[in-house]
Amino acid sequence: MSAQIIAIPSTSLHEQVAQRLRQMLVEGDIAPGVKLNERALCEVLKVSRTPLREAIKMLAAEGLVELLPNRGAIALALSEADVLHTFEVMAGLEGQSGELAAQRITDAELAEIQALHYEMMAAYTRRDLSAYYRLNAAIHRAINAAAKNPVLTATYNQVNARLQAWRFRSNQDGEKWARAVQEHTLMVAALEARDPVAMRTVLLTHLAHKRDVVTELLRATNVAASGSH
Amino acid sequence: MSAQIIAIPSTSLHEQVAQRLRQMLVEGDIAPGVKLNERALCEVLKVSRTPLREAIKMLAAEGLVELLPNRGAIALALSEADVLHTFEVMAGLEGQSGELAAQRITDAELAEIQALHYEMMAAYTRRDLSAYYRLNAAIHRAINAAAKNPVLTATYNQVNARLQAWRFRSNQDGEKWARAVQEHTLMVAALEARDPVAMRTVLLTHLAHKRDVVTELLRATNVAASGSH
DNA sequence: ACTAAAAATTTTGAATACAAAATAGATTCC
DNA sequence: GGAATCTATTTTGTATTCAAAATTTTTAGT
Repeated sequence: MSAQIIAIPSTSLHEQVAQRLRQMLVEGDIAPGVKLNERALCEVLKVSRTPLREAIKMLAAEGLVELLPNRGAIALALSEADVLHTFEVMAGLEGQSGELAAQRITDAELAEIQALHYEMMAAYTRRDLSAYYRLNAAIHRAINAAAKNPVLTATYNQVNARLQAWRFRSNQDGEKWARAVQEHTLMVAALEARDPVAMRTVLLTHLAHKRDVVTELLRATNVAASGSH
Repeated sequence: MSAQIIAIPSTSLHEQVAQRLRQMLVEGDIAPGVKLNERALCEVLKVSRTPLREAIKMLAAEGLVELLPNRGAIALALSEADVLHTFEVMAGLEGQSGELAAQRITDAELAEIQALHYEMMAAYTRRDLSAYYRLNAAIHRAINAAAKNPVLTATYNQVNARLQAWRFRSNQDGEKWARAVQEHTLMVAALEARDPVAMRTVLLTHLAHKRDVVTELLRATNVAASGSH
């Protein structure tokens, strides 16, 4: 029992730094295209340059930052074409994930997703965006887990991370929110029916809508940026 | 003109080291499960530990090595389940890639693939395994390029790299080789017809056969390993 | 001879130090 | 005053050094 309480042998520094940087990139603390100044980040994170640089190299391999030779790293800045390409890959991964989930989901996993769905409906009804966001993420994670392919999950998460920064900012309006909720209801139905084709279809639709929200936001941002100087 | 000849501002050391290590891992110079001794690798690659360690961190993010806290890194050692999961993801990626290629391939790209195909047939007829292997890889690269999605290509390559070590070792027998060649003929036909469904089907069949070859090899290796002590 | 504990060595992890490149700033020339 | 060049500073890239953990070897005890 006490073994669970004892502090986990603190993971290595570069791993902690990587996780922290990942969070900063995804949450927009470091905006797309901005340079990662090593000296400054060392101060903020209270580590020396060695583990910081190791972490940056990992993020580069994950595609979250871009390495410029002799010029350090910059936060990933997706063009509209990049976003579309990334969503296209996400569609493939998410479609497959949904298909497999419909085939492999257990009754217990389905019950848990149903429960999360109801919780999410409650959050939606209260217009509690924060709770909605959290539950939405949990449901998608659960669907992914139900597919029972850790390689797929890891690949999905890695590609998805590049879009998270944009999703994080995109607050959809009332109409789109309602549509997203409805799509979620269809997802649960497809899972209950163990219908892979239906699951793929609804997930692709869902993702296409998210893509449109993000591209819209991206265009607005670019227009604002080019207009400001 | 001369600009092309002038030496490219030699890419940073950690990048070179990463590429070299990648090659060593894929070609089996470092066998699966073997520990990467930093001191030894520094001697071989003639670099200090800093760029070496940065390269190892990148390979870890790519999934080619596993980091063990306070114990360094070991070359990726896939279990049979891992291999099956990885091939499942590859199937999704390759299927999508083929579908998109059939939709987006230009006449010039198709002509080049046809040419490569004939070259490959020549290599097969001569039983020139080395040339066959090279041309086979070139064709798959060309199909991927025809899909015109760099994110998909990058994702595909990254996941595929984890399997390359095994593919590299797997010499299929005459019958399987003949079947693979026939599948390639079907691929070209599907591309000529711009038929995404046919393309997906033949690629999935092709990949399933490769999967079987690899799993067979994997089992043989594991039996040999457990029998040797 | 075998096990267990302790010491020595090796190996990894992180910080510092040094070198080279890039950027920013100052100075000169027109 | 402005452009260009030279100098100074900053920043990145690499090597070296120091510390902590893990492994191996040695030694003691039964």
